[in-house]
Amino acid sequence: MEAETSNGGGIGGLYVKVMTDDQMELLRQQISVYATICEQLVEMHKAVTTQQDLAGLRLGNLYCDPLMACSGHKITARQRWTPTPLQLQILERIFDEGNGTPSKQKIKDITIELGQHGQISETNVYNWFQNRRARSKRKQLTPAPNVVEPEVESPKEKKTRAEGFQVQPYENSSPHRIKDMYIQSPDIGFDQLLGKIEVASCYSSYFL
Amino acid sequence: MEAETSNGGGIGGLYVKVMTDDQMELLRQQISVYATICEQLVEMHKAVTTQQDLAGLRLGNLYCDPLMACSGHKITARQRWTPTPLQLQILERIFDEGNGTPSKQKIKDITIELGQHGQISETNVYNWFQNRRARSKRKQLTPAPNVVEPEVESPKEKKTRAEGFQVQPYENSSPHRIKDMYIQSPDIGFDQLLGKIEVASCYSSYFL
DNA sequence: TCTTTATGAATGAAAG
DNA sequence: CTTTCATTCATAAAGA
Repeated sequence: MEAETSNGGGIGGLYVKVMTDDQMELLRQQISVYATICEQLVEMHKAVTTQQDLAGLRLGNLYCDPLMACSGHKITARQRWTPTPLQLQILERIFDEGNGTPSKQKIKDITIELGQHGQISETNVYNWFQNRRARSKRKQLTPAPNVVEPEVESPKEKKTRAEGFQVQPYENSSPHRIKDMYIQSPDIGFDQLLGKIEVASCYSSYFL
Repeated sequence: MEAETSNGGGIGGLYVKVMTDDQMELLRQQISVYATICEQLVEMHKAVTTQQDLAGLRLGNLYCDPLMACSGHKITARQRWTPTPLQLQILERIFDEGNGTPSKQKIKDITIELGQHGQISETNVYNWFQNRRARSKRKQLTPAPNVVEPEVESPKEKKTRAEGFQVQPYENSSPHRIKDMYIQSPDIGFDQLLGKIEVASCYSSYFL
C-alpha cells in the first residue's frame, strides 16, 4: 500500500496521506457496501434461524461461545479483566459524558450496571477510568508536533485538512468513536446480533 | 494504489485530499470493523446451516471459497513503525547509558534527534524503551526458572493464522465498478452476498 | 509459499 | 493523578 506519503520527510516533518477525490469516494462506497452487506447478512441469518435453537449461541458465558472458535483459544482463566465489547461501549459512553471524576458512588453504580454484561469489579471500573483519563490526556499532547519544516516545503498551505471527512455508513455514527459503530444500528435484531459478533471477534485489537 | 507523492493540493490541476495518519487509521478501522462483522456473520450462518450442502460454495472452483477468502485474512493492515538501523543504533546507545527512565522531556529530545533519520513519534520512542526494559528484564529471569510447566494444555492445534493478506486488488478494476457491489434486493442469496463480501474485501485491502 | 520469531503497540493493574 | 510494569496481541521480518 503506497498511500503513505512523507511530506517534507525532513525533521519533524508532517506526514500525511494524500488521496484523490476518486479514491476518497471509493472509500466511502466501500464502507457503505459493507454496511449494507452486514444488514442483509443479519436479516438472512435471522430468517434462517427463526425456527432454530442456536444452541451454542445462547451460552451465558461469553467466552465459551462457539462463535469464538476462530479466535478464542484462551478459554482458560484469564488473569486480568478484559471488558466485553458491551461493557466497553458503556464505559466509553459514560466517559464521553464528560463527568470527569467518577465519584465513589458513581463507580458502584457503573459496576453494577456493567455486571449485567460480564464479571467486573469496582476496581476494574476505577482503573479503567484512571487509565482512560491518563491516556486520553497523553494522546492530546502528543499530536502537537508543532510542525516546523526547516525544509523548503513549498508554500502550499496544509490545505484541506480533510474537512469533508465524513464516511459514516450510518448518519448517527460518530467519526471519532469506532466503538459506536457496533451499536449505532437502527435495527433492533441487528444490534443484538452484533453483541455476539463482537464477542466472537478477536476483541482487544479492534477496540482501542 | 500509487499515491501522489506530491502533497501539493492543487498543483497542476491535481485535486487531492490530504489526510492525517489518524484519519487514515480511522478509515482503516471502520472498514476493518465491517469486514470483521461480515466475517463473523458468515461464520454464524455456517454454524446454523451445517446440515446444508452449502452447494454454492464448492471448493472445486479455482477461485478461493468466498468464505475462506473472506474469513482467512483480516483487513487489519495496521502500519507500524520500524526503526531504521540508525535509529536503532542511537536508541540502543541511549539505553545502554543506563539512564533508566527517559523522562518526558528526554523522550522529546530523542524523538527530535531520531526524526532526522526517519519518521518517528514520541510514542514510538516511549514504546521502544518500554519494551526494551521489559524484555531486557525478562531475558534475565527466564534462564533460571526451569520449572517444567505441567501444562496439560491440550494438543492445541496451531491456530493456523491465515495471514494471507496479500490480497491483490483488482488491478484492472476501475472505481466505477464498485457500484456493482451495491445490493439492490434484500432477498439476495447467501452465496451471492459472500461473493460481494469477497469483492469488498479486496477493495479494502486496496486501501489499507 | 507457510511457519516462526522478533518486536511495536495496547492496556489492565499497580506503584509513586 | 502520573508513571511504570506485566501481559498480550498483531505484524514485519526472517526462516524453512
